[in-house]
Amino acid sequence: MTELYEGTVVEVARRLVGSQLTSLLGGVRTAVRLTEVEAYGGTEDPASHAYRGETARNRSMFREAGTLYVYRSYGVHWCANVVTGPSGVGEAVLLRAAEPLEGIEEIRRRRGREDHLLDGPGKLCQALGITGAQDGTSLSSGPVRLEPPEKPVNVEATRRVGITKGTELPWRFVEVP
DNA sequence: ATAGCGATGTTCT
DNA sequence: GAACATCGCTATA
Repeated sequence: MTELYEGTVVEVARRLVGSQLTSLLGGVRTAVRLTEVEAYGGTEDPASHAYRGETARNRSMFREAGTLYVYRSYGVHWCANVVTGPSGVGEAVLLRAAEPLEGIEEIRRRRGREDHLLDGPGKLCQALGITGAQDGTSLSSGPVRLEPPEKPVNVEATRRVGITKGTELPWRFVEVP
């Protein structure tokens, strides 16, 4: 556990913009830099998977900070979260978009196209090869790892997208030039 | 550029 | 049965 996960889920979410996410899967290493994330908070946030308590799907969301939470979206895509709260709380940051740093050829191959490689949570998982098999693994010692930003980043807070409840909260954080 | 729509696992009513 | 933290294809402009 590093200082990267200290503070509330909203504070951590803002801090994660500009951080580096790497995966070592299928013998191939890929690395990206996060540019868009969203905070989802425990029992007070109606849009959060943790809002109604622990289930088979979201149980890794209730683990300790630094755990990877992966779920299937619309029965089709995988989406990845960084768990931030203490064990038992259920707070996590959804990883929504990034820019490629390393292994872009492998990313293009996994995505099956040349553009729009990392501009969405399902795309980001497909690009890094993340699936439910990595759910619950450690972001410090597992196949998918997270490292703090190397340089300061300008971040703007906006409303979260793609949800119908809790839309008023400015818990989406995007990098701005 | 924007709109509509199908795919489909898990959760909820 | 319906909703959902999505995506890519197709159609229309």
